[in-house]
Amino acid sequence: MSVPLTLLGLLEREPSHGYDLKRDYDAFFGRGKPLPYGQVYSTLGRLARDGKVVAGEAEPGDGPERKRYVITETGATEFETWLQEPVAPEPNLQSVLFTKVVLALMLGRDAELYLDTQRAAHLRRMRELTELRRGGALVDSLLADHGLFHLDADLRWIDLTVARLDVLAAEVRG
Amino acid sequence: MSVPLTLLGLLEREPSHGYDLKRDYDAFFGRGKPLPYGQVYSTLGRLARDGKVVAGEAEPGDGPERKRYVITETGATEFETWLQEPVAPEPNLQSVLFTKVVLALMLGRDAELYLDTQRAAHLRRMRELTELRRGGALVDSLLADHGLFHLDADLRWIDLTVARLDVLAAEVRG
DNA sequence: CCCGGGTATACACCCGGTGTATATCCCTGG
DNA sequence: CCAGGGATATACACCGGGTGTATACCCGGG
Repeated sequence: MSVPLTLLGLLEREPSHGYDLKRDYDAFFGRGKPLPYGQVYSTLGRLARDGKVVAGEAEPGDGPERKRYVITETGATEFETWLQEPVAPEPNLQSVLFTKVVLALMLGRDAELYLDTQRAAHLRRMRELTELRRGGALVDSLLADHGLFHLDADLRWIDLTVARLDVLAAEVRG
Repeated sequence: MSVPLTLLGLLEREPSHGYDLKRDYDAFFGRGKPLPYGQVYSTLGRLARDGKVVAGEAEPGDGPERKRYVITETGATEFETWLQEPVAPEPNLQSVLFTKVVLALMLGRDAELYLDTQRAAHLRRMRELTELRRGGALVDSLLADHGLFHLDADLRWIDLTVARLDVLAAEVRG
């Protein structure tokens, strides 16, 4: 999810080290998908190469040596503009669901059967997220709601598509 | 959108060449994001390396030489299993919107202002898609609906989040 | 005759993602 | 007292995906 910019944001709070950045990232944005160490340091390397952060000398710390990364002016302004500008809303109209349905129709497979199993998988996940939603922190609840809304959007699309499968099949063959 | 599997699917229809595959892909799944040539041939190269397709010898065609790619047994079965199994529904609870809101709160920026501009961008895009939806082909209409449903999901989430910004701010600081 | 446009492929490069190796310190147990 | 495991901290190698550019061939028009 745009790891470089997020790390810049964390460095905007205060200078930090790769290891701590990974910890902070996981705490705030990880949500079951922790940031791999490899990615942390390669990303920091690119940010340093592009002059968005500067790496201090290796310092002896509480344990092995560590490098302190500080955000630069250019890094700060880049982060600020990114933060302010809105995300491009659904720019490229593509979805795996759509791809699979079209391919299924193209090859004479049972597209409706596929959509039915997909709907079942969605409903299963919605029950999971509804469960997660109850448990405690607002952050988790908000993320669960985000997922639930989008799953609901998919379900609406699935129903719509099932209702028009025959027309769509004709159009794909045509 | 899982280019390798989609190319396998197109080859399941009939053997073809890289150039024609790119054309077919764009016609059915491109939708304003055409598949770059570079990706076509590197993907075909990996598929050939992994024994999912076999590349014929270079043949003189209508113009320069061309290679004919044929799907193999293993390629066909892999495609079939992919086509049948449902897409993982919202597996990793992360979104750029959420990231930006949390970062904005963390750094004392005006998160509500950001969400307002984001909502405006979404509404603008919804008008565009509603326009696209009217125009002709069912394929376009279905993709527009998919986008519209998901934009609507985002809007619901934005409203929900705005209503709870103060609580969220406290949780992020805490 | 050559040159621009369509056909067709190859190559080089970068980013992101994953896994693994390496080095240092601390603490604990036999 | 010291061997070894766990926590801290970074580096490196590799792969797939994505982008841009180069190359080569053919054909038709001015």
